[in-house]
Amino acid sequence: MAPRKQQEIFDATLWMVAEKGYDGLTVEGVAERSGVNKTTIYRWWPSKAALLGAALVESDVLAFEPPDTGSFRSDLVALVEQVERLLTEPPGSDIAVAALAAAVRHPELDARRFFADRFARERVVFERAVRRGELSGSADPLLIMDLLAGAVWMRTVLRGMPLPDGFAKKAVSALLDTF
Amino acid sequence: MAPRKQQEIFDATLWMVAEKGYDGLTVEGVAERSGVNKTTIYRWWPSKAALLGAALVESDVLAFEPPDTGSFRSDLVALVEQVERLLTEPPGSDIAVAALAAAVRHPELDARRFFADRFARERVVFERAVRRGELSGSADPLLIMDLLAGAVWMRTVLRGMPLPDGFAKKAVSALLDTF
Amino acid sequence: MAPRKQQEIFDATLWMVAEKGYDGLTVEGVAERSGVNKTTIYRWWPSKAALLGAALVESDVLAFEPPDTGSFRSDLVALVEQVERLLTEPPGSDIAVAALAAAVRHPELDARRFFADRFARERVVFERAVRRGELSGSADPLLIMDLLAGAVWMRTVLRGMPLPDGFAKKAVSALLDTF
Amino acid sequence: MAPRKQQEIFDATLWMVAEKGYDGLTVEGVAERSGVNKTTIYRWWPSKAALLGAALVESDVLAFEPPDTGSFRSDLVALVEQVERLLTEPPGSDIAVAALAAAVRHPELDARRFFADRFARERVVFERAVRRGELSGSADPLLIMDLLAGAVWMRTVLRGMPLPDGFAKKAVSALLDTF
DNA sequence: GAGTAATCGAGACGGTACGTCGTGTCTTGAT
DNA sequence: ATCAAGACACGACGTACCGTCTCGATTACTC
Repeated sequence: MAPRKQQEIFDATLWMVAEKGYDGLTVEGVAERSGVNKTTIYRWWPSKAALLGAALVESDVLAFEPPDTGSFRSDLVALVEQVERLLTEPPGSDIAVAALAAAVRHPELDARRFFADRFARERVVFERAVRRGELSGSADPLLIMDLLAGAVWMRTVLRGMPLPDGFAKKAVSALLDTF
Repeated sequence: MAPRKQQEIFDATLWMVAEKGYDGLTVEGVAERSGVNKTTIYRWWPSKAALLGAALVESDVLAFEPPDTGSFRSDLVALVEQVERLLTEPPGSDIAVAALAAAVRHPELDARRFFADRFARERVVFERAVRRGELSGSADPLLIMDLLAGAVWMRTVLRGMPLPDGFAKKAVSALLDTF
Repeated sequence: MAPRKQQEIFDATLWMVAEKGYDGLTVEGVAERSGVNKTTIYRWWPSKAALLGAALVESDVLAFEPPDTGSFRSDLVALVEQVERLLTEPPGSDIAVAALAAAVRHPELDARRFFADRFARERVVFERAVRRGELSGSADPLLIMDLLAGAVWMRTVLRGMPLPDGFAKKAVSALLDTF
Repeated sequence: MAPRKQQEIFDATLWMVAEKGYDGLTVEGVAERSGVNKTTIYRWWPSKAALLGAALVESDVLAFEPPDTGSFRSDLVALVEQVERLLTEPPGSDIAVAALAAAVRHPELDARRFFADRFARERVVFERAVRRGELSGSADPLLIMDLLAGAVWMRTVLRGMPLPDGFAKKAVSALLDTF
């Protein structure tokens, strides 16, 4: 089941969070902007966070296609670059940063689901690498992704610093090569 | 200059973020709990974020001592474990997670300063390692810390997953050893 | 359109002006006393003055019936006595005095309307007198009412003095008889 | 005893009540405008109303010289015209209207004193008239003044109407001549 | 094509907190 | 002795959204 103007509602939601941040996102605003009554929104989503969560999942702002470049190393670089893009290029970045930072305090927003989905698709890169013999079967893909993606989050979102050129390559190299 | 009951105000503030999260933190609540009038708080801090920022700086929840175990590897493990502790052990963790997640959305809160301070102190571990010949002078300490600390943030805060035993050791190993 | 508890709101409003005067009348107080939320009051009336104005119009504190005693002189005396009563007998007097004094400062409250309404009804006394030949058609009813009613206002409200017995009769006599 | 900058304080008070009305008059504003600390004002006058009262008494806005034209009738006309001027000509009118209307709810403002002072000086007109044989000794001067001055108040302040030309003369005539 | 659910718009409402303004009190230190 | 400076508790302001509710009015599916 879905409200008749679901698409308009999601659009308004994403536009609003991108424009004014998570705190500036209001159900009332979304209702007005999407030509829907506030009640209708509450009929379908229990909270602002849930609404945003649904909008994010349904939207393609966070869409993501795992790379398949032929080599494990360059696949990894591509993965990191995708995270970079997500966190830095507007409007996706505003949405991602605002929404996911907010997710911390709002389990309903279900950041978990987003990250789990994403990891499920990133995983194939590792499976291919194992199949190709580029990676030991005992390697821990989740750990590797946490290290790499986490580095991008740290640098951009938490430290609020710009990413230097070649960050992805350097990060992957720090992992795969010996110091 | 400082309000007469600054300490009570800060205590109430930190207690309240820990208890109810950043969104549940209200100036009115802090005022009531600290036996101070709302106006007094507004006289000194322009916003909720600024108040929390000041309370954090003044508190020791985020205090941190860089390890010196004798070897680079175990220093790194210790550093990671400190991040783990910060993000998982109450009551600090509630405050840290709430505050830092909030900081992302509120520049006035200035998460940058916290992370910069922290890195300045983490850096000595790398300098010692270089001096001891355990680490090449061309290594990038900031990148390494971003990878390691970022992994902890990813796993605990963003993925909302518990940290497995030996996470710190595994993370450091993934970095320092070849796959 | 009207709020569901309009009557309670008006009652609370009038009670509060009578009790504490115009300055002591607060929207918050009215809200509490009428079991309504503050926002509801603001939804319907833009200001304290507007609220009081509406409450007055709806109430019968200021209600008034023109006398018809048979003679012009005693009609006039009766009119003056009605003004006396309005300005001195509780609880109406508290409301009337507070409200009308407030009206002077707050055009939205529109004292003009009250006085114009009242005069329109007082006028019939003069018309009857002219018809009966007791009063010249060239007499100025508004001026006469201003002199008489104004005297009561002066004495009671502005001078803050009690009205002596027979005040109405003396005032009318001062007007109609030669010195 | 008097504060050192009493004159500045009174000036600021009168200017402010003329400019913004009684409600817009604030002790804080007066303090700022007169270059005095709020505390100083409270040291000398217990309330806003008392301050305004003192300022009015001390000022010459309400100053008043009883006429002495030679005849009772024209003295009366002159008296009424003085009331007219007080209530209609700025800036005195703003002050008078705002302040005296406010006096209703604020006995401390002591409108009584103002009216009593004024009447004491108006009285001489009546005494002269009695001495000259123009007025019976049994006439009630207070009643006459209440009728005349009250009419001006009614018309201008309460009815909010402009005074027609010759109002004073007509009012006096209504009183002194038979209909 | 009519009947019956599901869905919706409109908007009033109680409620919490906001951030601001003015009140009147108080303490400290300077003149 | 008088004052400026300014912190403070307090009460109220008027506003913004929250999430809930009732009431018709539309839809749109089903028979």
